[in-house]
Amino acid sequence: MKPSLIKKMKERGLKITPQRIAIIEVLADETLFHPGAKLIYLEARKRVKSLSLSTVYATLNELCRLNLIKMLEFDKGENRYEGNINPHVNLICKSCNRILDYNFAVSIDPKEILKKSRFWVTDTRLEYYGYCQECRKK
Amino acid sequence: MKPSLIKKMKERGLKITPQRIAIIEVLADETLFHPGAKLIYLEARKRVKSLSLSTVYATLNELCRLNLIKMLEFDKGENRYEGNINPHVNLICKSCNRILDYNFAVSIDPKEILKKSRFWVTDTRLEYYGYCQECRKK
DNA sequence: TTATAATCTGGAATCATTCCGAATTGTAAA
DNA sequence: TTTACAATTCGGAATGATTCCAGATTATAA
Repeated sequence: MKPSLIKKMKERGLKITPQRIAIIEVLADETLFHPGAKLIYLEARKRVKSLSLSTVYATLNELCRLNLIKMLEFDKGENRYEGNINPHVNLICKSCNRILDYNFAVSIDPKEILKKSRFWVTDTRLEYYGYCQECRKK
Repeated sequence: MKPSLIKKMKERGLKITPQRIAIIEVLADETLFHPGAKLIYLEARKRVKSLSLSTVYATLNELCRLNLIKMLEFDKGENRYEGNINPHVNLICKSCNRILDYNFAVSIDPKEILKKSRFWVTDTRLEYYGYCQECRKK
């Protein structure tokens, strides 16, 4: 993920700075589940100690603008960011806030929506809330 | 919508106040599209002039807690509230922020998700972003 | 090596929402 | 109808994530 992201950023004229590399590395770290800005900030700061929170937000916004990552907006708590930009359902645990990806065959056809509601779909947000395996045990 | 909502509120022990009636009337007004707290506040205030914004939030939270209305959380801009609690897709216009309902036959089976991902689904949020008919004309 | 536009920084500002404590009121029971 | 009290209301302060800003720094191309 990291090399291809950097390549795409260069192609689109973004400069590759140590701050941005650190942020991308955190996003590519699969042990972190869809991290929020604050966690990204804390982790990336381990690599670039001068990093500011403003820069984290600015970088994440740029990457979203270019559709290189996806932002999941929440009102309670912070937004979350994910590198998987293929259409999929996010399974969000209401107990531990973990977010799992669930890949599925899309069944709601944008063309049908355009026909019925005259609405042109550009992107989707599909979320199922509930409880993950570990939290159900408790 | 209004009488059944009030009935359900009484059943669950909520008191029926002029403020709450005004808020429900705004929610039931179909000419308003999925209003936010501020719009609800401004409209309901026409009926109960002493109404405070805190009360609007408190009431909306109570109604959500009892699953009588549904809250759509957004980070940019305010949350939006809707009386239609049947599963459906929200078509959200990125230009004018209007929200349309799109009813569809659910195809992603919660049981299948439980089997594959061991995740127990309790509720859903399905949003398609894009542009509505009127905004596409421009 | 230089020029410059992009980026970074940190503190202030924003804005929706929540919190709080005191005043008011709906409701059930007397 | 009156009483009692828990629920509700109010408004101002607090919260917290995000954005804005203006000056300092830096990646990159020539």
